[in-house]
Amino acid sequence: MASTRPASKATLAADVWRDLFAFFWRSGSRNAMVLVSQELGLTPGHVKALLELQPDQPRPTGALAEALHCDASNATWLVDRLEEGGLVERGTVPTDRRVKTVVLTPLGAKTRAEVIDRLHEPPEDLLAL
Amino acid sequence: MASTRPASKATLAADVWRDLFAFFWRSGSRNAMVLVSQELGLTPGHVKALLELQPDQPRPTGALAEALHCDASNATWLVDRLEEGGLVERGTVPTDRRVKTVVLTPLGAKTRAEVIDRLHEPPEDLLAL
DNA sequence: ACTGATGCTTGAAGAGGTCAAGTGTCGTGT
DNA sequence: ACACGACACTTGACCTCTTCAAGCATCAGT
Repeated sequence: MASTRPASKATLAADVWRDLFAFFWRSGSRNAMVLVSQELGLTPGHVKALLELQPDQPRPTGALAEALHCDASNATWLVDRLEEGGLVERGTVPTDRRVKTVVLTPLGAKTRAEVIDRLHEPPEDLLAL
Repeated sequence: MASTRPASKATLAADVWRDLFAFFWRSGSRNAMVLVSQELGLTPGHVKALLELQPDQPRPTGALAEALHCDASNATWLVDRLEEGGLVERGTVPTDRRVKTVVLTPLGAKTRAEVIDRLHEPPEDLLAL
């Protein structure tokens, strides 16, 4: 395990990263998102969207799309379904009536907190250290 | 950051995990897989499949499906497309002619190595330590 | 050899995501 | 003030990925 003396700072960082990444991969965390989504009856896309929103902090749809690295229309669709579920609400910003903002409802904030709890929950192998 | 004295081993592990997870999340590694996939003209599913295969080590389709937490038919489809691209080849195991094995071709092994390189590549903020 | 179970494949259907066009609003130059 | 292009979001058609249900070939037990 990375017992070779690193030639430089960069290679050290690379080594650390590689080990860290391998641990993440093997620990099953790669699809933790998918599992959590299924448990809560959401899709991975919705969960990612929830995580991008912070309570009491409205955000334009476009910013959401950019953060999610997806199309603006997809962001619209995601927000539609989240709104149907009562997790978010749309709003407008007075300075520019083109933009529609998205903000978490109390239920949305609760759900988001639950998602975060579940993602942080299982260290599994980490307990064995 | 986690300056509180942990009450137990479990809470320590939870703290470490939470910080680690937050770092992963903020570092942009959450969608590294998607980006790498796009760069190589593959889908995330195909990349995951490649990573589950080890060079010169044939693996039954079913085992692949289980590792990927997906349907067997989906595994078949993934292997079909990988085979079209010349990244894998199908084979049979003499002891049981029902199972079809999947093994990396030289090109597949090369592509897999490239994927791993790119995934391990960007520590970004890690260099700042 | 017959029967049930297993492993993979095929086809139809569903969900998630992108692309192109449409609507309403803003900023700017005239 | 008004017309023009640019911008933000929405809508609809379309495509890919994934799953579900059924089918075929093979194996193991009786």
